[in-house]
Amino acid sequence: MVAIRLDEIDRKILAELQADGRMTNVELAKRVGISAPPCLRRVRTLEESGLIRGYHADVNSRELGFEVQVFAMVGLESQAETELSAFEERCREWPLVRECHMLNGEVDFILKCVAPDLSSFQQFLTGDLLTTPNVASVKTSLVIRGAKDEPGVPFDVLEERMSRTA
Amino acid sequence: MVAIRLDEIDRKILAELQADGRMTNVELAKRVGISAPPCLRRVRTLEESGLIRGYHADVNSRELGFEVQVFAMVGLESQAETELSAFEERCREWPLVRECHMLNGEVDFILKCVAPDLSSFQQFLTGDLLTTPNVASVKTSLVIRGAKDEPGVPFDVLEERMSRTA
DNA sequence: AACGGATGCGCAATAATCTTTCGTGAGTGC
DNA sequence: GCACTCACGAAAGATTATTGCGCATCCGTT
Repeated sequence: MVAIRLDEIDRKILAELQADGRMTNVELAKRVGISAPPCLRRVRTLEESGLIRGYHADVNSRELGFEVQVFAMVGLESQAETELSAFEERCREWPLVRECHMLNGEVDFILKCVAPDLSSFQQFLTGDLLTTPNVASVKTSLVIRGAKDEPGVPFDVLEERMSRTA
Repeated sequence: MVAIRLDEIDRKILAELQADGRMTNVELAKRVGISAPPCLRRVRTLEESGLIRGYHADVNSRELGFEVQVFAMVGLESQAETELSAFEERCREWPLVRECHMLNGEVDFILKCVAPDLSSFQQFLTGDLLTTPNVASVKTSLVIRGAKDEPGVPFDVLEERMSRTA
C-alpha cells in the first residue's frame, strides 16, 4: 500500500471504474486513450496499491426485502480507547449494521442499519444495541425516503483541484 | 422493473456479485453451481429487473485526496412536499453531497458529504448549504474515523429469513 | 552532447472468457 | 397423454484478458 503518483489517465480509470465497475478492459482502455495492456497494468497497480479496494454490485436492497433503513446515533458512557474499539468491534459483528463512523460532537457514533422490517430492527435495537455494555444513549431515525445515494467520490471536484494546482 | 421471483441460485449470484463485482461469469457459474450460459442469463435478468443497479469500483477516497467526511443533519422551515423535493434536487446537484436521506423525527434530512479538506467543506457549508432557501438548521459532525463501511446488504440475514419461511 | 537506466507504451500471440445457438429434459395445464 | 413453457448445458465463434517483447521517451550522469 505504497503512495502512488497518479496521472490524468489513472484518475480517468478510477472515475470510469467507479461509474461502471464491470467495464471490459478494452472498453476502459479506449475511453482513457491507451491500449489494453498498459491499461490493465494500471488497473492492477491501482488495485494492489489499495486505491481500488474492490468491486461491488449495487443491489436494490428494498426490492431484495430490506424495507427498512435506519440511522442510529450512539453515545457511550466511556470514551476510553479500549471502549471505543470494543464498540466498533461489536458493530463489525452485527450484520444489520452496514456502516459505523466515529464522530466528533455530542454523539460518539453514527450507524447506518438495514433490516427486513421494523420489527426486525426493533429486535436488534432492544436485544443487541441497547443491551451492549457502555452504550449510554441511542437515538434512531428512520429513513423515510432516499433522495440521493451516489457511491464513491466526485471526480469532477478532484479534476478542478488538480487544474488549479497545475 | 417487474417483480422477479428469486430462487436460491439468484440470491447466491447477488451475494457473490456484491462481494466481487468483477468476478468472471465462469467463476460465478462455478460458485453457484450452474453452467456459464444460464448464469449469464440470470445476471442479465437481474440487471434488467433493477435488482442489480450497477457495478462500482470501491475507491479509497482518503488516499485519493478526500480527507474529510461529514454527516450533516438538516432541518427545513417548511416540510411541504414542494419544498422537500426542491431541497432534494439541490442535494443531487452538489457533488460533495454523496447521500441524502429524508428522516423522521426532529431532523428532516441527513447528508453524507466528502471534501478534500476542512476548508473546502466549510466553503460548501457556508456558501451553499446554509444559504439555501428554506434551510432552517444544519448540524454537522466530522467523521473522526471509520469503523465499518460494508456496501450492500447482509445476505446471511436474508438466508435465515428464507429458511424460516420455508 | 552522449550514455545508461528506468519507465511506460503498443504490437503480437496465446489463453481465457463471453455470448449465441441449439438440442434436451423437467414440470405444467389441458 | 400431449403440447407448451421454461431453464439447463454442450458446442462454437467472437471477444477479451494476459503475457512477452521491442521501442520510444524521459532523466540524471558523465
